[in-house]
Amino acid sequence: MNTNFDIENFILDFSNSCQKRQKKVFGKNEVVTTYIKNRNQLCILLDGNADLVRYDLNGNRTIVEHFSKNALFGEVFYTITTNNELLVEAKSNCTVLFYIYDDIFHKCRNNCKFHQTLSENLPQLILNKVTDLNMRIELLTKRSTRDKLLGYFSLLSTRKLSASFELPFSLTDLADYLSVDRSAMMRELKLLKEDGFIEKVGNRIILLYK
Amino acid sequence: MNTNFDIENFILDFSNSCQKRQKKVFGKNEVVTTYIKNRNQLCILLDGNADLVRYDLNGNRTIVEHFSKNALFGEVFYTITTNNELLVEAKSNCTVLFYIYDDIFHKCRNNCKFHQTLSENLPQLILNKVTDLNMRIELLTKRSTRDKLLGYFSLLSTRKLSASFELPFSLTDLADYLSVDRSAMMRELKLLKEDGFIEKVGNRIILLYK
DNA sequence: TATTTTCCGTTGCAAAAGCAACACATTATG
DNA sequence: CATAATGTGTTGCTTTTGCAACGGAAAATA
Repeated sequence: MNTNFDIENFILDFSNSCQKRQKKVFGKNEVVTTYIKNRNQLCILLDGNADLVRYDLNGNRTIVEHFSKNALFGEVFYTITTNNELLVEAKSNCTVLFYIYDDIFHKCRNNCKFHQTLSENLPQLILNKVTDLNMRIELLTKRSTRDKLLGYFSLLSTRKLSASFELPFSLTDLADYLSVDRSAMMRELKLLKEDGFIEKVGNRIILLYK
Repeated sequence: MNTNFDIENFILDFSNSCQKRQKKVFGKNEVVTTYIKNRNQLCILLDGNADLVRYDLNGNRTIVEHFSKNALFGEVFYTITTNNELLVEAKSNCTVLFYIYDDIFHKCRNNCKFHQTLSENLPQLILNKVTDLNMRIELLTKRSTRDKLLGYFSLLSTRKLSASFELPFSLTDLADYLSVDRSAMMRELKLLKEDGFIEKVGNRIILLYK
């Protein structure tokens, strides 16, 4: 978009150089962190996949965000208002850096380059997050399950620059991500196939329209 | 939350001091800006109210965001993927500052303090935007119209620190904001009254539960 | 490899939400 | 002030979605 800071190389270069952070490894299904008010926590996912999940009072599970390599997350991006639990769950083995957000703007003892570079590039990183969230909002504001599915597929297709792509979710999780009932989503998926909008081979979707 | 930069005083102090920006005034219902790819535009709403509105192919109108005093907006926060039109519409008289995002990180000719302060505080400002968007996502992921309404009311109530508050929208616009059908929303609103969850006097809602 | 757990695919039925239409109130505007 | 435009409130009907339940496939685990 703009000054395209290369977070991947940056992290490779500096991920071992700074004192003021913790690096931890998680196995599949482990809880990476819980969003707790005023924790002031910012995390970077160095490797793996994880979901930010909310459980509401009716027992509904929602995948609020899906994180892959280099994603930023943490309670610092969230105003905790409700009593809903917000957890980050590892979907595969994950390596995660933990920071206290305010620390990023203070020099650390070693005056380390990691901190300096991170704080310089933070606006860009957070901006990327904003654009992700806006895409998510665009999906969620679609009125029907069909439009949500097609919108999501078209997004994945654009990202991969191909009409054919793998779903990063199980179908159960996809329903929780689109915030719809799983069986209703399965029904709609069947109709999309019957109506010639998509083909589905295992975990792979092929978009047939436009 | 963190270093709580006071954007209001900052803007008061500096809004007239910088060359590299445009300041414009808009009347009600005028189009403030259109989101166009690579425009690299960041705007600050100095005064008034405005909505970011999307019209989709089915003719549905969605209020994507609602902006009030001191809000940040602009295409720089958005990856334009679809063909949907994204417009910012003034809901009252508005005063708006326009920037090119990349310029904010370059010193302007006068080496002005506005720029300097803005770029220092930009992470915080964008972070505030992230938390807003996350709240919006929390609303949109609620499964029923009832939960969306109650969630939104509870949000307004928390902000005003009072069980009684004014809606910043007409009911028609509220439906477009919650992404539900207006008549269905009206029906649910009636049920909420009948079930003793809320009272409604003109534009004012009183939350009666909890 | 046997067994448990998770996921997929499906269905009947109930509930919720959308659509279309209308009357009336309120607010802008010539 | 008269008239137009917009917003509110309501309803009957249709469509979509959610819920609950189940059998079988696939994957994880002992």
